[in-house]
Amino acid sequence: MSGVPVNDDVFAALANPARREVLRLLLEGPMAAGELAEHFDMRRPSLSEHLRVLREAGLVTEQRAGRNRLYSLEAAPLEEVTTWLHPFERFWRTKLTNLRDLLDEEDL
Amino acid sequence: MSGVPVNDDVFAALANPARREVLRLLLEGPMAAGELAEHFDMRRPSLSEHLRVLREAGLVTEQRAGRNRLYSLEAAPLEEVTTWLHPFERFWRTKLTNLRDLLDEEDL
DNA sequence: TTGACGCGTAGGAATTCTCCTACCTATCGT
DNA sequence: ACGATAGGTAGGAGAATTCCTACGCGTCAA
Repeated sequence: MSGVPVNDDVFAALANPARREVLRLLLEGPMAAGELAEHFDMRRPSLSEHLRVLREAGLVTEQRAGRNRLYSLEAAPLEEVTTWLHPFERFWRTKLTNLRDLLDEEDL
Repeated sequence: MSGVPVNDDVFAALANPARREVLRLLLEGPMAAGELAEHFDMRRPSLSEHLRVLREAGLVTEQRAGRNRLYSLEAAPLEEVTTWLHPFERFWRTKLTNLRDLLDEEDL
């Protein structure tokens, strides 16, 4: 139905602010589940569930290190979000109504 | 908590595939609610609800034309999604490990 | 004015989400 | 081996999501 293949799980994962914040925290580098949890006002099992959602969306990977579990960012699935977003870009830049936008459109 | 202000409603609106498809359809131009509905395998009240969600997220506007209601794309709120996505971009391009990515990073 | 049409709202059922409190497993230090 | 620590799973409550049917309101055409 849509032109670009999209993974529903990725968009669904981003719908929750806590999960978005996890991804932002992982921008700084891998982090243990417990350290991640310190940044949130929720119990650890709840965060653990969010981490599962992120894992199933392919947005993080888990790596066991002793009794810790290090989570790492896997940003690749986010690329399809920007791919999906791309056709809309010229619309929010329409306000500028510059020639470059029109040219970009033609190039597609 | 996060550096960039984000509108939860926009991410939540994009979580549903039907709503994403509505936005894609509106890329072609304004469309009446009924015509939009023809593209979906659901009853009109259900789509009407999706349109309400999109309206409240600021992603579409409604304009009455006789007994029709024309919906138009308002892409501007999507810009903050790409803004949010931007810090992740270099991570999915890391696989290329090219110099440009590193330079881009330094420039931020 | 009357009937058909376009489309939203009301209300409800089924499902999913998001949080919680237990609880279990595995690992580390002593 | 034993207690403490890290962190997942189980199960459940409450809220939100997503669909439905029924209905109401405004508009158009005759």
